[in-house]
Amino acid sequence: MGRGKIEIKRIENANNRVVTFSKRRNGLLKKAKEITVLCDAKVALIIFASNGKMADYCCPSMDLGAMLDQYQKLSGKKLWDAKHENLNNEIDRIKKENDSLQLELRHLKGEDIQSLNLKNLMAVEQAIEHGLDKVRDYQIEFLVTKRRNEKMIEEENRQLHFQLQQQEMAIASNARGMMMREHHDGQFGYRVQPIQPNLQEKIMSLVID
Amino acid sequence: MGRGKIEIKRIENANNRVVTFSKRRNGLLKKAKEITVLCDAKVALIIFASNGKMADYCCPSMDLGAMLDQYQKLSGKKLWDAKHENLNNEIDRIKKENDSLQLELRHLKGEDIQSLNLKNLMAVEQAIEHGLDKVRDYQIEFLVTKRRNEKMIEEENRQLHFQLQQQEMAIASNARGMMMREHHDGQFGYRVQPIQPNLQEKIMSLVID
DNA sequence: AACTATTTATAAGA
DNA sequence: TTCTTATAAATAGTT
Repeated sequence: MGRGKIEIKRIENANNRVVTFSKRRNGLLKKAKEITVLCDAKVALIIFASNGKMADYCCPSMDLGAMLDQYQKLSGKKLWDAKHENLNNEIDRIKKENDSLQLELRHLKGEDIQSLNLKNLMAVEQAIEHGLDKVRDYQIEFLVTKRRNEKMIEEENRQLHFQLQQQEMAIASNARGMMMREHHDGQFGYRVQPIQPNLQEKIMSLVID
Repeated sequence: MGRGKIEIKRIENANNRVVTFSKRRNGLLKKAKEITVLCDAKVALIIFASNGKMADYCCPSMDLGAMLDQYQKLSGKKLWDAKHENLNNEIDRIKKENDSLQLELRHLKGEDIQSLNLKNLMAVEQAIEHGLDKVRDYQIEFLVTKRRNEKMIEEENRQLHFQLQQQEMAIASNARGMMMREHHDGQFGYRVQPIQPNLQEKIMSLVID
């Protein structure tokens, strides 16, 4: 349809090819719209030019996603289902792993053990015993360390008390000397507060937390 | 383009509508193929008739999936990415659950307990102890049941041996009587095999398996 | 991008 | 549906 008939094969002249593409793309889009309106049809059309530019049309009554869902149903071909399938397989795999972990966990808690035979039952018992040993060993280590820390803090505490007492005594004797020299005017009268009255409580809370 | 000009609006006559659809669908498919060949274009076209029947075309150089991938990239619209995201979220969720199960399991096996504080450590210890109690209780129950079954089988065995012996004796005395009557022709000479020679082994294998 | 001679598509009829 | 055919529409080559 034009000045001359053309063969349906690639147009070698690049300029002609681009011009023809532009004209026919518009024609195609127009026809797609027309059949949609005239015949209640649903049409989706995507066109890429060789330069990568895209044009598309989708009937207003259905979005492209719905069109493609329908396409998959009717054609039996898979578009994204293949990708979905991979993810679904992954989910199944992890869920199974999850189930087996859950079961192992229940066994270690002494649940669902009716399904075990004696050999496995003994294996579970050994695993539990071993776990218990390790936990208890660690608890002991833990408490020993805590106790050691307590001792260190108590010792430090004792040291500080001693130093404080020494200081108080020094100040008191110093003050007495000054008072004697300065006729009891009380200018340098100190009052010392006890520090860290509840250290013991703090240590306890460290052990519990 | 036809005997008369038509307005582009829904064709009310159902028959005409179907005929026009058929003609225009073919025209659309033809033009899609032509532009593909003439202009190196990539075209995907899906058409649903109002009766649900589908026709489609996709250029040979790219499959529909690839076309749609490209479409998503260029248009920024999401077709299946949303569904993908949901599945990926699900996978993340399960993986996290998995991790926490793994950790709990390791704790019960006495592993990775350095990260626990004393309170949690004690809770773990209690859980393990409780599990151990249950497993041991069940082991005892299991063995008691097995032992009871053994006893029953042994008793039954004894009974069968006894019955067998009685029968042998009856046959033997009967045979003697016959032999005396029938001049020692040995026609009814029986030879009895012991049955279940390794019953004890079978019971053991039941207990072990 | 606009023009137009021609080809092509198709509406109506059978 | 398919075929026919008059006519509308699309478009190839040109400007």
